[in-house]
Amino acid sequence: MPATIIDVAEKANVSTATVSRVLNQKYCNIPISEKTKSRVLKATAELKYKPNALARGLVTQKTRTIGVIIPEISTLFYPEVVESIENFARSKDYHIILCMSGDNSKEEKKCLETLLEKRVDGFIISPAQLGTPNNQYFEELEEEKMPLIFIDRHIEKVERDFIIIDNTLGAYKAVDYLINLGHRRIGYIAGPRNLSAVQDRLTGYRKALENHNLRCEDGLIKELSNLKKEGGYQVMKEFLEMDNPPTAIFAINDMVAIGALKAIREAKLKVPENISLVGFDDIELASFLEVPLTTVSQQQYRIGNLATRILIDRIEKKGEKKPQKIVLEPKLIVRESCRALKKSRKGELQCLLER
Amino acid sequence: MPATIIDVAEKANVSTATVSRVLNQKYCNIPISEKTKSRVLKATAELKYKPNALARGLVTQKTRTIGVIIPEISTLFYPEVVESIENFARSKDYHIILCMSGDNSKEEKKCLETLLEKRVDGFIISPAQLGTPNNQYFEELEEEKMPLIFIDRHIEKVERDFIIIDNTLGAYKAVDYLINLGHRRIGYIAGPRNLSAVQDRLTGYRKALENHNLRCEDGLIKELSNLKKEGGYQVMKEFLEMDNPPTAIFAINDMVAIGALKAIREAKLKVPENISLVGFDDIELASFLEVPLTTVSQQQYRIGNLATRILIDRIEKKGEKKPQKIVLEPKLIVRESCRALKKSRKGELQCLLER
DNA sequence: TGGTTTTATGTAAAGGTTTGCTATTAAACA
DNA sequence: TGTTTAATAGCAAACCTTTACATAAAACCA
Repeated sequence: MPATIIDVAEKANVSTATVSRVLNQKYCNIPISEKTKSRVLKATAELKYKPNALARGLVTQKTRTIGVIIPEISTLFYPEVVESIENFARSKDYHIILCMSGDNSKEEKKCLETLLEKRVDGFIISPAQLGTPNNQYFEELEEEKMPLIFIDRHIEKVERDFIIIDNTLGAYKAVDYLINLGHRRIGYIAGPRNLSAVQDRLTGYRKALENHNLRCEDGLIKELSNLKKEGGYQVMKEFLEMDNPPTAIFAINDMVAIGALKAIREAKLKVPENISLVGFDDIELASFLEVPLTTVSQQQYRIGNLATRILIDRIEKKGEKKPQKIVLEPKLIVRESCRALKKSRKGELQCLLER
Repeated sequence: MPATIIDVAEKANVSTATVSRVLNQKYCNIPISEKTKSRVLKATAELKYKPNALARGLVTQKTRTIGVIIPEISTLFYPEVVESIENFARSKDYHIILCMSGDNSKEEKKCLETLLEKRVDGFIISPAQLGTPNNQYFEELEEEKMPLIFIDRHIEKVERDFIIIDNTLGAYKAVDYLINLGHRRIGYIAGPRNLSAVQDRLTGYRKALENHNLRCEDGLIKELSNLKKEGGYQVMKEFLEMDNPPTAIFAINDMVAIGALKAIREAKLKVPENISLVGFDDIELASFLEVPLTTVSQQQYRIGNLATRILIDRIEKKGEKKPQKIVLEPKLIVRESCRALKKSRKGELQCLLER
């Protein structure tokens, strides 16, 4: 139904090759006379001709389309990442096909396969961590020289581009900060242990304690089965019921911290007066909570932007040959949710809890 | 480089037609002997053959791809909508290309054009409201019978499918609720007037007042240039500086309400004791704030799911001929941010402010 | 003026499928 | 046994571009 290049060629009385050249002139530099050029342009406009990207892709072997696979868009962090990916991609005349794996490897593999059928030029993937990982699949893509960059998470054994933040360092900074404020009993609300970010942050937590010659008590680490605020709420309640509750909490992310905050509020305690609290992510809302939240920033926009830039360079064969392994440095954003531990604090908290 | 159907045909010693039939058997019902079928399947697996969707699309005139154009994904509301679109689409073997217009008609038009070149099967659009609207363009798409459904916002003069919520009713419900609690001076923190949702909610606000024979004071309506929390904070401060500040606030959305909440908190006032507050959207966080927020729910998941269903039916030529105009009923979610106005309230607030 | 280079355009192959039509074979039937 | 029908499978056109190669005309040079 829509006009084809043949229609345009007939109308302008030239060959299809000429039409194609006029339309792609910016890219090639074959000379065309002004006369034919304007004839072609006129015909194109009159027929409202739109090149068929499928046919073009078939011959050029390029689709100017990037496959983006993430666990889900509705959890914070990803919207910003995807927005910066899309914005940068579009500025370079690329589009993104967005797929969600639900953090499930099986779904992820399906996504990979259908996107491969659609002949995307490359992938940006935040790999799923539930189920059997698709390592083998990623390696096959490597052999086929399909450009691919991991974001936020990466797979140890797969030698490909990735860009993540240093989760260990982020957690270290947070916990070190708390220790320097005088806290000794620091609770850690962790996430599911199969997530690498969770593991790494645990390492950072431990390192910080070690560095200050503090013992890491198992009772102060509580694992969540997901990263949602409801879990933070629940676990914080458990902390508060302990005989000797922690004086500070490091939460695996800001949403969990928000859940914890609710539990603390309900116990008639205050942040930071009674308990210090640090989150992770620096979501937009963090500064607008009842207590502006001290947290660790992940630089979502930077990640999306940089990843897309690297990927497109790969696609267009510019830049480095070797896999680029980028580890961004997380920043501790100090707001008002932490306070130095007073000498008397321990007793004071105890007393408040007993009321 | 990747194997083609010809490679498979040679390896299995059959024609390409046969290979194609084996692979698409579910859709057609031409009989194929078990023997050849298994030969073909074996060859397909050995060569890791993946059909080229470009070539297929070229002949079938279908890409199983939907173009999704929204203002931006990083503002709340859209992540949930996009997630439900993607999930439903993928369950039907469709993919989505996600584009952001930045709420700018010019960019939106560019998106439309390139997606048209990519031959998407249909569009889901939340149309931009900045700049000259693309009405004409949408009408051209209509003539070409390109399936399209508007979500969240729609364009009056364009006769196409849409699915929105009744913003007027939503605002009405919120304000009516406040009036019934005894409030008479109700502030409205509005958004930019060029957004239809903002206009509609203003209408709802006015209607509710009228219905109770209350006068609509201009001084109680303050316009924001965007829908962000910073604006809510700023404007709420202005309200609190008035000689006779409102006793209740209806905010254009939850983020703005969160901003307002901060301003109220900083003025040492309390919600709902001193001021009642209602938001709009029911974002995930609303129930986890220091004061669980009473708000109006938009049913994001429902919108995305339904829109995609309708669009795919259109693409596959099922269902209604006439444009479907769906207006969802918003729900008032009552939490704890509002309280009945006591007789003495006015004086009390005044006194608090004077401290 | 004849030969060479430059400029402008056309021809046709290639890219990888699907599918209407045709051809072959085998089975069923009379 | 001859004919019809059903079951399989192949042929080749069509989908719409891009681009290497060929060609023709014009411009240049000696």
